[in-house]
Parts: sequence; C-alpha cells; structure tokens
Amino acid sequence: MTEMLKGTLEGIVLAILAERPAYGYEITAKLQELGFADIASGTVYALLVRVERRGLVDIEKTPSQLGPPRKVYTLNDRGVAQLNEFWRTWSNLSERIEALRKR
Amino acid sequence: MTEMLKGTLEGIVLAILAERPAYGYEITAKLQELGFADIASGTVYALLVRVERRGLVDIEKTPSQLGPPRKVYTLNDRGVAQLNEFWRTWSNLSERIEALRKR
DNA sequence: GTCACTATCTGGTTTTACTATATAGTAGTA
DNA sequence: TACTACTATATAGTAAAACCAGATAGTGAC
Repeated sequence: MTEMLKGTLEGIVLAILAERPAYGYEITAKLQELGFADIASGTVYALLVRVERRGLVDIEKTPSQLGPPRKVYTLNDRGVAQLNEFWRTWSNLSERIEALRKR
Repeated sequence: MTEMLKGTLEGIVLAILAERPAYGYEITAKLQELGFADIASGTVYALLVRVERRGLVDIEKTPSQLGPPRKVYTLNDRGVAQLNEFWRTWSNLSERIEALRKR
C-alpha cells in the first residue's frame, strides 16, 4: 500500500486533524489504529513540517507528563480549504478508478 | 490529481491492458478519454518500460500505416496476478479513506 | 544504570511522475 | 521542395513524497 499513499497521506492527516488537534506521535498511532499500514513516524514528522511551511496548520507547544514537550497541530482556515480540495480530488480519482474496475 | 496518481497509475494501465492489448500512444489517449487528467506520454512510456522489466507484459512489434512501428503490450499471467493485487490494495486503501471521510 | 515508552527530528535513499527534447514514419499542402 | 500535423517511441534531468536508520531527549519502573 505504501507507494499508493503518495499524495493521499497528506489529505489523510489533514482529515485526522479536522476532528481535533493532535501531535505527531499521536497522529502516527492514529494512522496505525485506522489501518493505514505501518507508516514510519519519520514520514509523519516530515509531512507535518511540510504542511506547517505551507501554512495549513497552527502550532502550540505543550508539556507532556510522559516525555518531551508535544507540538500540537491545529488545522486552520487554509488547512480546511486544502482538505476540501483533497476530498474533491480524491472523489474524482476514486470514481474514475471504480468506473474502470466495472468494465 | 497528478501527485495522487503515484502508485495507482501502474494499476490503471494494467487494468486498461486487461481489456485488450494496446500500445503506448493508444494507452495515453485512453487515459485522457477516461478522464485521468493530462498524463504526459513520457510518463506512460517510462511506466511501460518498468512493467516490461518486471515481466508483467509480453511485447509484439507491429507495423503501423500511420507512422513508426507500434509496440503492442499484452498482459500475461504475472501481470494479471499483479492487477489482482492492485485491486486488493486499492480496495483496502479506498475503504479506509471513505471511513475517515464519514467521521 | 538500564530498559521501555513517549516524543521529535534529520540525512540519505528509492520510487515515480514531470518537463523537455530527440528521433522517425506518413501524408497533406503551399 | 519545405513545412506542418499527426502518429509513435524513447531518454535525460528534475521534483515530490515516502522509506529506513539513527540521533536526541524526557519520564518512570525495575
């Protein structure tokens, strides 16, 4: 599945953040729980740096009782717009592939 | 959509070949017709080289009345197996993403 | 003191799509 | 003849995004 995630993983993470703010380690665990194979934590952190640079999320650093401080990511307006765009693109691709399967 | 195709374009092309043998130029036109955005012909030829190297297709060179000879690709047994594997992976990913959308 | 769990980050690699361009055959047309 | 357009394949170099492996660090249990 891993190669197929390219281009969709970002949308998946944004969708997770749309439910509630979260930090990297938490998102990695969530992806696992949702069944998205074994996504390397390094991949998630790199992705978060990218979406931050593009201004799709706001960040707040909060202390943790269990380890180093967490960087909590919150989806902002631009992030919501990007997520909507993702769903449009996904629907489009998904429909065309399903159409192909049914031939 | 283009970034999202990574990892799926190969499966899409294999699915097209499963209907009937085809050559590169034809496949590029077919993708366009099926609505898969503007996929550069160079991308298709590179992909065909890859699937050929992996032994998923058989090749026959046939003359054309309209230009240079065509390289007609036919899906073989290994290609069919790979296509089935693609559909399994796609269904899995697709279902998980739809589940995420419905939350 | 070591191990396990929590937590983030970085460097180098691989895969795959993109752009741009080269090469060539056929046919119409100025 | 030269040009344009369509058919047809191929390749070199670039970019994006996921991978692996490991560094760094804090907390708590044994």
